[in-house]
Amino acid sequence: MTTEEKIFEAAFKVFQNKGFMGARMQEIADEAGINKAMLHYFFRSKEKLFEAVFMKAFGKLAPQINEIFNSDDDLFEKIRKFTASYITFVIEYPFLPQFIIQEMNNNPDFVEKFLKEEQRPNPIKLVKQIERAIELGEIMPLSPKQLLLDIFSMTVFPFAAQTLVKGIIAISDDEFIALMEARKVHISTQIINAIQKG
Amino acid sequence: MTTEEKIFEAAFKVFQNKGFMGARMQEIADEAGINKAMLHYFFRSKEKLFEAVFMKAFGKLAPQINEIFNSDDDLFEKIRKFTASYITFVIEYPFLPQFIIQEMNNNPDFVEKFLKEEQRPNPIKLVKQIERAIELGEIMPLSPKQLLLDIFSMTVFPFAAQTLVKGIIAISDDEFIALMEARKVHISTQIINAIQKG
DNA sequence: ATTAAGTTTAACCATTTGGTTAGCAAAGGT
DNA sequence: ACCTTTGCTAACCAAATGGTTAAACTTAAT
Repeated sequence: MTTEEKIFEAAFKVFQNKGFMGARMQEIADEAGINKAMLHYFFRSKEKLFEAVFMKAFGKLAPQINEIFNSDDDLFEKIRKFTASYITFVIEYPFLPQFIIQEMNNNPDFVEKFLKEEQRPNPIKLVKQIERAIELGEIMPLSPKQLLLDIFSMTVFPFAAQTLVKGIIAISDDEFIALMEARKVHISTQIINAIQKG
Repeated sequence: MTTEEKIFEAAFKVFQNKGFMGARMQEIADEAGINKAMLHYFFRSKEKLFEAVFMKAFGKLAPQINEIFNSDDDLFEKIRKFTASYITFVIEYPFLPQFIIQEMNNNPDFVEKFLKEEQRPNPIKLVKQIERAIELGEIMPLSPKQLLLDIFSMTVFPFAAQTLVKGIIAISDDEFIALMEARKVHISTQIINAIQKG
């Protein structure tokens, strides 16, 4: 593994645990097992290093989301696939959602930056699909944006608010993962139950 | 307004915007229009000041949640009341959820601290109520914890991930509030549709 | 008027922090 | 062999930061 990769992994870890403000360059260097000056040698500054880490983190999520947003599946099938594959993915990177959400909240200008990216999640196709399903009478009439929010909320929130959730419903890390596994099918079942006619 | 109150309000504001790590004592002092030494005079340290602010913030939310958790209403009525009153409340303090979630994630030991509080949100009564409704055949069989998560997710997530949400579905602050207003009834409708039999 | 307690300020301190510099060592091209 | 580039380190620096101190001011009780 190259030094640059070591730095990247270490930075990813530390930024995720401490956030941009809480992270210390020295800690990242220690974690990578290298000299602090190397951080500045490869990445010019803390900001630049963070930006690289953040964009890569987001870059892992975005295409995954987009692929499903824009697939040619049936609406119900899309919902099933999205919840299942998103949760599968996030169980592997359990701190990604809270990291992304936190840094975006603390740094709203970031939003603009990455919204210009090609790979940004773009829900317009899905929104249109929802509208058509309503017209065709396949589902109850509702606001597509609300439905989108429903899907995202149910899927992402438990990970984003992990510590709080585990605390309030009093479960261990293992139980949490089991609950999320079960949630893969639970969410789509709930949503489809709620919106389908008849 | 006493100096102590001024400090408290200023600290609330700054901690909410910057988080514990990002907040600067000097900024809090400036915001309160007082000398930095006063912060240490009234609250011994940054940690103590933060703890006071955080506990008060949480103390605003917790009783509100608990009141509905433990009311004697019918299950459906409870869900309706919870989503509506929670959203009404949070529209007034839009940064509370992300603040609480963020600091808990960055500081997991905090969870233990406040879980010992009397006023902590305790869902056991609601869980039992869900179980009874299933036995009586009023709703479809499902995991009460999943249902709890559904309700919380749909209600809290849009506020917790505010910046991201506004960015992705491309809406202004005003449109966001309008969407949340509509959401008061949308959420309970969706959930009740999903779980009720027949 | 005096005292004692609480409140406020400016100056100060030690430590931490992001960042820089100068120099070394290895590699590679000529 | 010589030079240039690249990777790397130890020592250093200026600024920022949480926290302290000693003195001044205010208020109310005696």
